[in-house]
Amino acid sequence: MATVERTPDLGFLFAKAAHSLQTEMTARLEHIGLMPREQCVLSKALEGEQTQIRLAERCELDKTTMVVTVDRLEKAGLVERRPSPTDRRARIIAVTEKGKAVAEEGDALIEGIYADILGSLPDDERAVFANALARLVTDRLSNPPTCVTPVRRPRTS
Amino acid sequence: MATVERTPDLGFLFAKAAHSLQTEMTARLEHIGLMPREQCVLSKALEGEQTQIRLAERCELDKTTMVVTVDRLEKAGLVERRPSPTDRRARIIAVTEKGKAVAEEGDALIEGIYADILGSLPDDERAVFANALARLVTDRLSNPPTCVTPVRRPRTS
DNA sequence: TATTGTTATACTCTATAACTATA
DNA sequence: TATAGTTATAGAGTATAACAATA
Repeated sequence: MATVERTPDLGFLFAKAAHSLQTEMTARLEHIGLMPREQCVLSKALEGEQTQIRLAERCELDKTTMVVTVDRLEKAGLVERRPSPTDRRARIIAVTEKGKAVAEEGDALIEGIYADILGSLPDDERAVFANALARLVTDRLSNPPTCVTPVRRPRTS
Repeated sequence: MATVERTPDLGFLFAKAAHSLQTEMTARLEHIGLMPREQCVLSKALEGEQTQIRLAERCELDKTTMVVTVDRLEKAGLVERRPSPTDRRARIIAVTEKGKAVAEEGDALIEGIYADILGSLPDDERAVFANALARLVTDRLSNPPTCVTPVRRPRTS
């Protein structure tokens, strides 16, 4: 006897998944003294020396949020602000040796979580799920309609 | 030649999906004068008359959040607070005729969005994706570890 | 003593605006 | 005039505590 097919509550599922994952990442990153946003910035900064603005764009953060994030990273000795040789307004975010170590630790930690989550799915569903999720975000769920009271983004990503 | 398999950025994908969907729901519900949280409460209230506390539990809302939500719904004439016949502390949330109409409109609207989103996936991926997402939330992503600075939930769900 | 509903409040975080110094 | 970085502030919203009425 077939069960009644109900449309799954995507709003609830996405919200729950995002919140749980964010919580797990936050908890694990606490052990190495990073907040998820700092981990994101640090990791991106490691890929190549860039200005704050460039980093903010790549992390999809407001430039004012980037200021406080870099403040913290700098205070922790993980990055340095260096004057740009070509633009005296701009500052290059350079990752220190210590920052490099922490960033790599954080990257591995996050990758481990992702791998473990995907690993919890049956082998034959894993790739389909990952591809479908990526496609939804890229296609159907890109450019949502604007609303009068914009939905605030939760912290980090 | 096989492309390098990178672990997809689940944190980014879930956050983006949740935010985009929330934005889309907010935009569409604005047309019928509801916020997503109100729609959720109204819809659950329609399933049977319950106390505020019970409704709050089912919507996973704080009871103080429920107060302001019911305030708004009541002011809009969509629900009424009635004294519980069995517990003089409690109040039963009764949906009005107008509220019933709006709730059904909202339900249909949300269901339509979900169906459209799932419909954007290839036929052979749809069920796998929905099942995998539901399983992740139910299993691997339930009970995330607690962290020192708890991750705030964005509004609604 | 615990619970329902309410009110008040603290606190965090996002978003915006304004300012400086350069370009 | 526009942009990089900074600072300050407004505003929204969550979470918490405290209270009154009742169990």
